[in-house]
Amino acid sequence: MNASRTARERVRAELIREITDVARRHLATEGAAGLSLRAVAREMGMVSSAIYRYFPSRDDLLTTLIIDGYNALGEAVEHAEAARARDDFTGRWLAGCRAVRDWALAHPHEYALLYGSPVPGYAAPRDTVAPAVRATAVYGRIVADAYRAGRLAPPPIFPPPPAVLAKDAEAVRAVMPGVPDDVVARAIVAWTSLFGMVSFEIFGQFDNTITHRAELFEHNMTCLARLLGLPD
Amino acid sequence: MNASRTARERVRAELIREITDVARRHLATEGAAGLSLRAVAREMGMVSSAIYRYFPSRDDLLTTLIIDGYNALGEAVEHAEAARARDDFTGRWLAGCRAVRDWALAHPHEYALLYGSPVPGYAAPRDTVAPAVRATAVYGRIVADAYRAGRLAPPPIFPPPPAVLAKDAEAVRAVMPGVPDDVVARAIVAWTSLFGMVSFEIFGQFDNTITHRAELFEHNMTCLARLLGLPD
DNA sequence: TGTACATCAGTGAACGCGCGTTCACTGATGTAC
DNA sequence: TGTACATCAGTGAACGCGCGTTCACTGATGTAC
Repeated sequence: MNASRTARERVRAELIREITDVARRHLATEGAAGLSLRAVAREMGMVSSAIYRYFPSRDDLLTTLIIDGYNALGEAVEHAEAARARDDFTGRWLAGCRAVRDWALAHPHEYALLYGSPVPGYAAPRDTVAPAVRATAVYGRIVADAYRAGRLAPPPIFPPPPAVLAKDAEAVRAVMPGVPDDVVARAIVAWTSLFGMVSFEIFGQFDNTITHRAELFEHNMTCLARLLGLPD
Repeated sequence: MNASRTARERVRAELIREITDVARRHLATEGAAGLSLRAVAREMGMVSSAIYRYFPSRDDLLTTLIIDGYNALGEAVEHAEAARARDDFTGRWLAGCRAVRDWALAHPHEYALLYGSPVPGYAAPRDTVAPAVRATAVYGRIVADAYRAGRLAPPPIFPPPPAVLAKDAEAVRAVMPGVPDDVVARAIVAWTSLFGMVSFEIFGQFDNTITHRAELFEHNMTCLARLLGLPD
């Protein structure tokens, strides 16, 4: 009855997991545009049409990969950040940054899927929004916590943001409650810079130039911490 | 003789230009992975094999597009920067930043080709290296000029770079002669941040969050100028 | 100036491949009485 | 506990498509004497 129904459903869930695993591996060798249902089916020893019992279309498989990717990255960031003392704000920031970089290095094609060029012809559905925010939310909490604790003292060398940005700052404050506009603006600089740095490394912009990438990353993230106003 | 030879060659050059133009337009609708020689030939009213008179393979066409892209971006940055007074270092930096963003907004798929996820199965040949450096070289000149003029005073809030980065700094100094290591390191932060910012905007990371993108960009680039140590 | 030859552009057919998706079907697994 | 029926997983063939690249070819355009 219920037990047997769940038995069937368990097999089903297991197969869905296996399909996404194979697809993820294909992503890593062929890229998002080259991800093919037929190739996945072939590797699973299934006929290509059998995949349609589990995913209604190729785009749905892609969506699942994207959601899984955001969740994996978010989880990695959450774990790394959680291991630091709550009042070690700089440590929390650096741990989060390293988690992003490490995850990207370990899963370059998934990173490309999330933060690289959009896949042509694919439009991400709403389901991807919530997982996408996970990593950002961790980051926002660090900034907000530091600010609330009075440990965030942005150096006065940075100009105040123009008034027109107040609306956008309001939206960003969803993950960063209670933080003033100028800090929000600088938080965006730091956050985008982190991904700029990781993307340059993952996408090959540092090839033939930068060799000590971990050290450069560490240094840059420390500079960004100062820009944010985090303590030494 | 020579006149007629150049006549034929002129037609040839014109056709090469036309093919790349069509290819560029296809890039903008299908993305790099979807760029197809057959589609280009079709649009040109040619049979697909005729393209091979002009490009030995699809990858060569891609390479041409990449080189053209880097050159177009480099030229845009050069022009924008050249329009500023030589001693207006902050203005030169901001003009260069805006040129990058404007070009990327006008040519999002070409930008993706240059700074987005690598095209699977495509390896960029050496010919792309020199054009790729063009925009960076402009930027390096600004930093070096400002430093030489004594107008670059990095605020002391940033930590010194670790010694191990000296070798990499040496390589970067090829476009930034005479600049000390700590400034080189921060220059890399600013440069990667610029592209992080542009990539976030072009690749859709700001969707549903940031609406005043030009203003945010302006503010962030100004913050980065301060991080570099450029004057107000 | 005219003729014989070489070069080049473009054709059309073919090779061999892969793709997403649909559909009627066979069996096996579960459900209800 | 046994039987009739419903649900679901997976098959295999097919549709219609597009791709990069090769190759022998026809004509036109240029070159050399």
